[in-house]
Amino acid sequence: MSEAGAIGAPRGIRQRNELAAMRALHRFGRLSRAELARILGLNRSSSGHIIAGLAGDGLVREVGAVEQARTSPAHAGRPGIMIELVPEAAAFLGVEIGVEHITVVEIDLASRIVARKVFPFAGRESDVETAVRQAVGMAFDGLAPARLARCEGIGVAVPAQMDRRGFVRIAPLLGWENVPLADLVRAALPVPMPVLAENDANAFAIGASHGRSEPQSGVTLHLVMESGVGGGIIADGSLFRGAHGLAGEIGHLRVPGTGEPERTLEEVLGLECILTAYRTVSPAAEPSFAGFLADVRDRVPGAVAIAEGWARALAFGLIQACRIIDADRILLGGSVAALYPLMAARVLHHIQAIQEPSFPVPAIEANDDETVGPAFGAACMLHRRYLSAESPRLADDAV
Amino acid sequence: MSEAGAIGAPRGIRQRNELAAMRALHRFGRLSRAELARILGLNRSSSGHIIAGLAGDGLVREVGAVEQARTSPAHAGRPGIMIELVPEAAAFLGVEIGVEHITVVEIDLASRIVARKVFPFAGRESDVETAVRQAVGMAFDGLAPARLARCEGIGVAVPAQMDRRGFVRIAPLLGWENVPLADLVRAALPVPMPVLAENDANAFAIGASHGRSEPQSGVTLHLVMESGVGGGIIADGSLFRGAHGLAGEIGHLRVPGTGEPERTLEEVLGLECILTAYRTVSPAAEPSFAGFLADVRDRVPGAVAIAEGWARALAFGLIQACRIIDADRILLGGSVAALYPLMAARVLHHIQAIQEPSFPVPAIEANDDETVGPAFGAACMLHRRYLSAESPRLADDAV
DNA sequence: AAGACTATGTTGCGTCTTGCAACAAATATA
DNA sequence: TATATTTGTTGCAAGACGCAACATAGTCTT
Repeated sequence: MSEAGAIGAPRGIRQRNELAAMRALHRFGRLSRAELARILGLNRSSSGHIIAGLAGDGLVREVGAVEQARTSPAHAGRPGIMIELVPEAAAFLGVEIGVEHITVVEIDLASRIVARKVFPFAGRESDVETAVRQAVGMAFDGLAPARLARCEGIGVAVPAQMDRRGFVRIAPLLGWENVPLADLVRAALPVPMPVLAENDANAFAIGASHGRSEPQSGVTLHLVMESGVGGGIIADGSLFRGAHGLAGEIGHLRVPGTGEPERTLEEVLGLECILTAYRTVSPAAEPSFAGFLADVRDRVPGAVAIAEGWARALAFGLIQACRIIDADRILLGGSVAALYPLMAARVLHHIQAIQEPSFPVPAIEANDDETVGPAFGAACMLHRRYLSAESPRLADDAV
Repeated sequence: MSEAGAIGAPRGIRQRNELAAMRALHRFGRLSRAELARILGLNRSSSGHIIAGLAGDGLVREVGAVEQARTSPAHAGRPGIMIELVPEAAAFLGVEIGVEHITVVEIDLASRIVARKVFPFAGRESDVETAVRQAVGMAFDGLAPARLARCEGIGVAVPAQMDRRGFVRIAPLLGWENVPLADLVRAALPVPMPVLAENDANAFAIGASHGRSEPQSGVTLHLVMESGVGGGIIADGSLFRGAHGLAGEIGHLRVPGTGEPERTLEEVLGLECILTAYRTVSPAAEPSFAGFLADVRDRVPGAVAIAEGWARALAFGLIQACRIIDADRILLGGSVAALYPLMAARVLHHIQAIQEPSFPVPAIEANDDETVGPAFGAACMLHRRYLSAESPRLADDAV
């Protein structure tokens, strides 16, 4: 109700400005008070007061004189004292419940990964309660007591359709339906803390765009290609969920020339499809995706033909998507993304063949950082939340 | 630079809260001070001060006691004094430069249409300078001096790819390329004022979603179906432009089963395509779209067959789009939209046939208000701007 | 019909935050 | 060495909001 853009009491202003300062420090890493003042559009004196307040709460600190030397201003005038976030001041957990694994990530206030663990998990055979219990247990298992006290929330990423409140409508890969996932997680926590749940592709998108060097403007389509193909859209730095959290689910696009009715993109791009096709041409007893990649790299004709079909379908899907969301950047994730670097030229060729020339061609990249995945993104969701207006600190003060 | 979420001086706070109050009054029409305070999350006393300030500027007023009676609170306690925007306090102009017409709209501070005029225009044969001169001339022609003094900006809608600053990259239907449209308009104005330019489909989307009863949450895909087919996306109340302002351009989707390479949706759904097909089956000397509609209504087989193909293509396009942006509502505009009510059942049938059952089906409506179009939307862009933080009032104070 | 009840609008006061200007500090440059 | 430039700090003033109390104007109860 109060979210109509109005601004409350002086205390609220300070609260917001402190959060804006922390967001700036997260984006830029290190800033002097004067730089911060310019970025925030505030006076230097106000900036100083805000930093003093945050330092009093142990959230930021002046960097040591030793490290300070690193920064070379080439600058006249008194050099500024650099300020940075105190990484240990907070912890955020992220969990991905996948079909075969549960991944757990812990990040700090600087949104850097502190710990990351992967456990095997039989997603298809486990019920929700078991999955939640195991996931939460693994997340908190190795967490030091000091970190637990600082833990400001946990995020859960699941291959599911879910609403903003973490209610799962349906998760075909896990066999879930109408499950209040966030509530179940909340009930399983050792300590009360904020809980957010999100579709795994959306979580990946958040994680991949949360870093400090990521561009804040423009539209990036993030794809996760595993057995299935999911997608998430980041527009001007924030997630575009769509009306039901399904935005970017490019895997269910129809691909022409694949029978009647047409097959979906997921059925053409996914790991299953590639391996099925690869089995018919590979002499190996147990064809693997790694073997397929090697064959493509070695220009084995059968594998190359499969990859060529994959490239054409990918190009088609990306172009259809770009006609609708007008992305200027596409980031490919998931294990199948490793095929892209080998086929980049073919994909671009097809894009230019399909697309009308007046339309811009998006930049396409394959994600090369293993640790950036849905679990990391789920943790980033809480990191982001902490640094935005809905922060628990704000709510506490309001009481 | 200062747009990092930071909040400045007390004066800035008041400024923002006054704008938030005006937005609330625009959305809800009439509010008492106490209601406003609840909506804005402020104290009643602050609300009173804000209203006093706005009333002093002549932007809001208490509604007359006569009209007041209309509202039936069924409410214990002292009834509130209703406040409303003063419509005459500001004027905003909107111009649509189309292929065949120039449309001019004037709206007031309540975003209601004060005047609307349509002029024939030979878009294909006119150069940019002529078009701009004529459009601006028509916009200001009938404007009373008192209104001119209150005019807070002009918006221009054009069938073109353009960036946020109103630079046209290409406008195939008008033969324009690399034209600084907003700058040209600015130079042609009789009085300096803010100028915004936008793609016509995006402008339509803004106009159709700007009314007070429009839902602020959810995602709506707006289609404009004329000779071409354009689209604009409104997500949670604001326009989703994409990286280059091309988001929602559903007309360039590829439609399977229409030859090799596939034809675009625009080539299948547009007026041209329908009329071309209709000519081959109609005995009329000069087949018109109105005649086509009548034939469809009368179940003339040839026309029905054409409409059936149209319905199938529309269903395909909408479903592809929904897989990517996850819209929960689709609003069809442009003259071809009149075909939809006749074919709604067929379109829904095809949607349910194509789409996997686990996905939600969006609500589809045809726009029935003639006056809501790109020109109105262009005016709404400035109305919205006036009621948001970039308002010129703010800038003036900052000087 | 009269009083109780309830919600609204107003007013004075206190708290808080920001901006401004001046000053001390620290470094580059002439 | 002296100057210029930028930074961080410190009083001071202005402004905005919240709070509490009060007058007001309806509805509801007895």
